[in-house]
Amino acid sequence: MNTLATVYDPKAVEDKWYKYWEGHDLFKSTPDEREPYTIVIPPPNVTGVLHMGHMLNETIQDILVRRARMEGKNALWVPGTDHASIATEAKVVNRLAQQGVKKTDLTRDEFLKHAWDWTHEHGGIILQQLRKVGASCDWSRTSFTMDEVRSESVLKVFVDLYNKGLIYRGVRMVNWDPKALTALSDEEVVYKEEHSKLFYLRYKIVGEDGYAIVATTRPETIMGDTAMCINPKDPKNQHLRGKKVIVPLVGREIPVIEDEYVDIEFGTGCLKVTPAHDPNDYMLGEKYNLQSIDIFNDNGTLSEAAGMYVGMDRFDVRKQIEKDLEAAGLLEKVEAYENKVGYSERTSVAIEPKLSMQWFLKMTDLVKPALKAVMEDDIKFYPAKFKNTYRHWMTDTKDWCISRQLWWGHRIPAYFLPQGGYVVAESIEQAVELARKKTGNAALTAADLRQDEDCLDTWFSSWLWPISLFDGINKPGNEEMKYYYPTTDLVTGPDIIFFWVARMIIAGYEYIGEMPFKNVYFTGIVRDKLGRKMSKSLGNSPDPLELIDRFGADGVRMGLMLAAPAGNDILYDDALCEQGRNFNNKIWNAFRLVKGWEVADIEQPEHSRLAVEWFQSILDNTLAEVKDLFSKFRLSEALMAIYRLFWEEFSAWYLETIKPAYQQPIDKKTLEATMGFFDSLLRMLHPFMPFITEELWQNISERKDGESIMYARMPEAGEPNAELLKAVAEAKEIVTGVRNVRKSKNIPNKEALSLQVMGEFNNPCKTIIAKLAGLEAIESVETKDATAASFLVGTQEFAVPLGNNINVEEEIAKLEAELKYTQGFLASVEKKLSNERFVSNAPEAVVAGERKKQADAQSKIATIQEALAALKK
RNA sequence: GGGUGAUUAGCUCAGCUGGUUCAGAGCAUCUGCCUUACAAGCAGAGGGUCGGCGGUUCGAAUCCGUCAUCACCCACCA
Repeated sequence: MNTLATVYDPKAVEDKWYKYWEGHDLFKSTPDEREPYTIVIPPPNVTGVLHMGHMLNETIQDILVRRARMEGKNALWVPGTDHASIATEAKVVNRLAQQGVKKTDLTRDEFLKHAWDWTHEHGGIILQQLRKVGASCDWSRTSFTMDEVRSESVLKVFVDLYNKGLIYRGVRMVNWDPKALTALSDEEVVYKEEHSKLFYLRYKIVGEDGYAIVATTRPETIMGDTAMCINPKDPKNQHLRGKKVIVPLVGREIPVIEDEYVDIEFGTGCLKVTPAHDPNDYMLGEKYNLQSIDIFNDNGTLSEAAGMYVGMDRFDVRKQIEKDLEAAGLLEKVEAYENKVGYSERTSVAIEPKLSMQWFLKMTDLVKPALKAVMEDDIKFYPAKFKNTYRHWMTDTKDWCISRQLWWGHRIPAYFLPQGGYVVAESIEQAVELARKKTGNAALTAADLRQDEDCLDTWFSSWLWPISLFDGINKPGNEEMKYYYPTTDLVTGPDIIFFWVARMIIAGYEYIGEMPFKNVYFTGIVRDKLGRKMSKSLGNSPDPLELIDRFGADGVRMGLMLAAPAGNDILYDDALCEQGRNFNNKIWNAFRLVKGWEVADIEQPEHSRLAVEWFQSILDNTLAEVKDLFSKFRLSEALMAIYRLFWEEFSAWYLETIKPAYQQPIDKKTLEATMGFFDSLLRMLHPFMPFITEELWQNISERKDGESIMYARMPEAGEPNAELLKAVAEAKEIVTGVRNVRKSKNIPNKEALSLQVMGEFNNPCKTIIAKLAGLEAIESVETKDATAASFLVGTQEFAVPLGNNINVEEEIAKLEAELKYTQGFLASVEKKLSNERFVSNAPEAVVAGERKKQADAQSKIATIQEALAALKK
């Protein structure tokens, strides 16, 4: 009777519809008179591949943008990728190394050629993968942080900030990555708790026999010691005042200085000062004008300046020097010690604090409007708890180290002059011009200038993303900027709140004078079901594409969304996707059922008429609920509401009610209403499950080429019929009551029963009850059959006559248990009501509620007692 | 060392400014069904003294205090 398979096969439809959408330009957006809705993608690394975090994040964005589209907005989702300076460079360096080529053997241009090759080879993979997910991005706008428009924007902004005096160059203690050989920003350093050792070293006091003992975790830095520091208030170290001590093994005499910075309680209260290799020591060095000896090479090996262990790796030296100190009798003791060590976020090697010349952006003033916007909810965070995190960071923001000693990135547009000094300009031509002006030497040419070798931090381009995507830096106030900016929602992980979110807000206010987005939705982290982060080494990270292959894109999308309230980590389990897949199958089969009916010119049965009216009401309710949930970004709850609407209300109750008997036709009115409901349900589901909904929507009726559910309007909620909803709720309870009787007595569904109602029965849904419970009659009676099984709904008793199938003992026991329970309940209500303070203090409505409970309980008790009396006769 | 958030059925979570529901959902579990849309299913059922203690209140999962456990963020104690 119908040709659809009994199991839904996503593979057969997903690619088809994606091509259809793309082929008909359905993702495209250009400014028009409609209200805009805009999302810019958090650009994934250009050479990255899709992981579960992306899967979650992109699904959420797609849901939002698809829903907006169906609300009639001009919805745009701009895709793109990030050049990911340090990460990509590291990958290229690795590949070259495998081919036996060292980066240092190549010129900058040669290296960049390799990097671009790599980018073209691997770039775009992730964009293809996004299509499998169903992402409705406007691909014609695909951008890259290093494409022409974005690069120009970056240079322009750098020059502008420099001219405003916000960018400066200077020697500072920075986080040095000895593997990538570059400086990092503070945000790129990850601290890890570690079991290490605390070494107590003996520094001989000059002119005395004794030693001063210094506790340190880094004995390999003693070659850089240029002072020892004590706290002037430390009673136990007073004897060291004004003395000199000798650095162990090194033999150098260094002064003992005094500063209250030193913690008296830590170790012995003596601190070794190594200004070149510790931020605090650097501070002391500046304060007391100490010599600074940089004992490390850039790659973390010991330099000539160390004078010992030259060329050895810092960690090897630590092991070796322990032995050597021991042998020289200069090691007092070694204790186990817990401390935190900073690691490079990208290369995972221990950071080395290093003095070096870098470019910085002053943050103090830039941060102010950005902080205000979030604290005052001009920009809303979901969930709001991240406002605290944001405020914390934004109130004490250190200057941003924006230079990196890398080649893959935007090269810093600073040009050094032959006679010293430099100019900052957007192009070499401008630089020459500036240089001539600055030096008064009109003969200067480009060849005389030497551009800074460093490139910019990746985030220095991504912070402009919502602006640069619309070319708002190069062409301020252009049409697209006016229309799309500020964008609407940003969806991202809380791990990049400082790296990216905060800085975009800063750039937005600095360059456009306006927020970059109105709402930020923070997703959680996808973990495995044991709560562990997904990682390659644990092998607990499923490949999203493989999951899509197994469960269908819609199934995976739904699985993730079911478990993902904003900001909550999601514990991934295949069972989630299974649930998603099962739901797809449910929808598919409901469609098969409806599609298989024959229509006939027959009267609409009463139960169908009622069911149609009832389902319309519950649909209206859910539409309103879902709309509200979306406005609060409670997407998983919205999905759950639709899920239950479809499965429980529509499939289990509505369809079962209107379903004609086997091979019987359905009336036209009911069928049309049902198709209408199906259409509405598909629309509600489409943002979550785009493929199956398109497939079925196209099947509901003939569609024109290019027509799509993507642009079908989201139904508006009407006014529900509250009374009917209540009546059906009661009807369901009665049906369940009868089904329970059937089950406990083992009465098959086919065997018709009749139902007796004690007293008047006003529920309008008798026909529905009769159909669903398999009843041939419902009658009001004064006294029920002696051999009936009874149950209560509310305060009313219902009975199913069973002939001699009844077990009187059992019935009595059941009723007595219920009686006892109800009496207990009544007692507690009455206790409350007899408390005068409750009656006088509680609001009237609450007291009235309690009175109602009391009356209901009393009437219920009476009903039960009558029933018992009848049974015991 | 600071800060933030969490602790509600076996699991994942709702429960808004205390009271119309003697605590809700999904999944899982148990029981009975291969009933001609769907066993990736149908019908039914069980399951929590809302982390502990104390307080405010006529009344607290909901407010306050405290303790415990967990998670995350920030911080230059070598």
